[in-house]
Order: sequence, then structure tokens, then C-alpha cells
Amino acid sequence: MASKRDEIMDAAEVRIRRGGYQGFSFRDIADDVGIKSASVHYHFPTKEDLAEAVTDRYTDRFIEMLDASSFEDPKATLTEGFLHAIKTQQQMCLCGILGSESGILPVTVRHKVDLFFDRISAWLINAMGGDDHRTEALRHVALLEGAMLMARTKQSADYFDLIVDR
Amino acid sequence: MASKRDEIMDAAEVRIRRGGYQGFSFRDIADDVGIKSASVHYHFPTKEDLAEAVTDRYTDRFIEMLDASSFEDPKATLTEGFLHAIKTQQQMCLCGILGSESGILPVTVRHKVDLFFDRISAWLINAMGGDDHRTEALRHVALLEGAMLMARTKQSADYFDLIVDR
DNA sequence: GTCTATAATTTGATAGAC
DNA sequence: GTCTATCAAATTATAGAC
Repeated sequence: MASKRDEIMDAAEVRIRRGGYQGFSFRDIADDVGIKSASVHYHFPTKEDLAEAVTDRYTDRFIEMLDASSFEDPKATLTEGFLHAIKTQQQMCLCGILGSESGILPVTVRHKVDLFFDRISAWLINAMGGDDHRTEALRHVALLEGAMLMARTKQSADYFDLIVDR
Repeated sequence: MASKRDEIMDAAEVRIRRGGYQGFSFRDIADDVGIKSASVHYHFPTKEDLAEAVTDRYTDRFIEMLDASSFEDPKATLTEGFLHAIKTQQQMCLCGILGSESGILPVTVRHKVDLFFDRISAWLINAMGGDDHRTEALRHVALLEGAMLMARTKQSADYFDLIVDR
């Protein structure tokens, strides 16, 4: 079973993807995992620390999932990754919501979000065959983030399909 | 010159586009326009009221700007609208950031954001020649929102051009 | 590791004087 | 319309006991 540290990160991920960096408090997280907020601070001294750790883990998982794929249709693979997030969890991409909040995000967290986009962009560019596909790859990432954002607004995961038109 | 009510809405728009619904307080706005927070409540009883009014105004202005355009290249016209926002103000689309926060937004505000996407989508579909272009239009709106989000993360307006590749 | 207790600040909102 | 004053609640974070 998961360590308390992991449980805290799980709860934080869900909360951030629902309401962003300012959309959760240490008390929310504490209630979610059944401890007190002071105990959350034991695992993650500051809110910034927690958000950084969650963003890193999210990015690593995303890349792992992509690397585990068949590679046959890279754009479709990335689309499936996003689709999973919105279909099964009705949630925004963690870095999508954090990225939109860039203006008030601690710089360290913003840098982690930046890294997410760099890494998945690099994965797609590479999987598509190299730098000639750079623009097409970036456009696809942007399309998926935008479609997620709009589907979240509509509270309809199906709207994501409609926009992306797989 | 602008009424105090307009000044409050101006300040709120800037603050929301920087940090979202939870990213501003009535005291922030009061300081911005040089009054006290109680006076802001006189013009807008609740935070929800203020956000609704700002979103409505933003949508109306956006549509007005689109309608004033030449119509020759509808997709390019919409792109220019988004470009203006990020280039001159280094700001996220108001409804982009609010939409990503959908999970914790007051329902009334979320409905206003939803209306923004419906109205600009309808404008683009119509300008492109009707319902045959629905998917292409929705994809373009999503692309622009996603590109803005990524450009904001990079703190680089030029990145928007790179992605959209006009 | 988790707790109680608490500090210092901020928040959305209201009452009532001018 | 704007102010002072204030409220009740929530927030991030720390100190120190167990």
C-alpha cells in the first residue's frame, strides 16, 4: 500500500487538477488523507514543495506511459494519454491548469510546468521523426490542452472527442 | 473618463487573467483603483457578481472585435484577437484561465465562460461558411487556447507564434 | 510521524456613519 | 458612494509534546 507521502501527493494532484494551485489548502489535503495539516507540513514543508513534487511525479508518469506505448501513431498516443485523464477522472491536465495560472505561481513550480511541456513536446517531436515535425508536434500539444480546457468548461468529456476529432 | 464601476472591472480583468478567480481579492481590486474594499462591494455585492460581469464584458468585446473585422480569413482574424491579448498585455485569455478552473468556479461564472466558447465558436463556424466547418473551427479555438497556455508558461509571447505558426 | 496549540495574515462580507 | 470598523472563517506555517 501507498506511503503517507504518496497519499498526500495523490490528494494534492486531484485537488490541483480540480482547482489549481490556489484551489487547495493543507487542511483540505489533511482531511483527504486523515491526518492533521501540521503532519502534512512534516512531509512537505511548504505548499511550493508539495506542488513541485506533484508536478515532477506527474511529468515522469506521463513520459513513462508514452515510452511504454507502441509508437505506431505518436500523435494518437499522446491524445490517448490526455483522453484517459479527462474521461476516467473528469480532470484537467495538471500542467494545463498550473500553466494557465503562471502569473501567480511560485517560479520554482512554473519551471516544473515548463519542463513538462518541454518533455512531452520533445517526446512527440522525436517519435514523429525529428525536428522537421516540431511545429506540427507543438500544435498537437496545444490542441490537446485547449480541448481539455474547453471540455472542462462544458463539464463534458465527450466534447474533448468532438474537438480533437480522432 | 471611465466610471468607478468600469475601473473596478478593468482591475478585476487584469487580476483574473493573471491568477484566475482565486487569484484576486476585493482588497487587491480596491488598492488598484484607490478605494476601500467595502466600496467595491457597493458596486458588486459578491465576488461572483464581479466575475460574471467581467466575463460578460470580455465576451461582448471579443465578439465586437470579430464582427468589426474584414472576414476575409476568419481563422486568422481569431488568431489576431488572441495574439493581441498575449502580445500587448502578456496575459492569458480570461475564459481560458477561468475555464481551466471550472472545478471550483461558482456555477454562474462557469456558465458565462461556457457562453464565451459557444459564441466565439459560433462566430467562427459561421464566418467559415457554416456547419460543415464545425470541427475545424472548434479545433482552431482549442489550438489558440492551448498555445496561449503554453506561451504563458514559457513567459514568452513569441512562443505563441511558434506554436500557431501563422 | 503525528498531534495540539497557536501565531500572523488574509479573505469575503456586513453594519452603519457621513 | 465611500468610509471606518468589524466579523467569522480560512490560510500558511511553526513550536513543542508525545
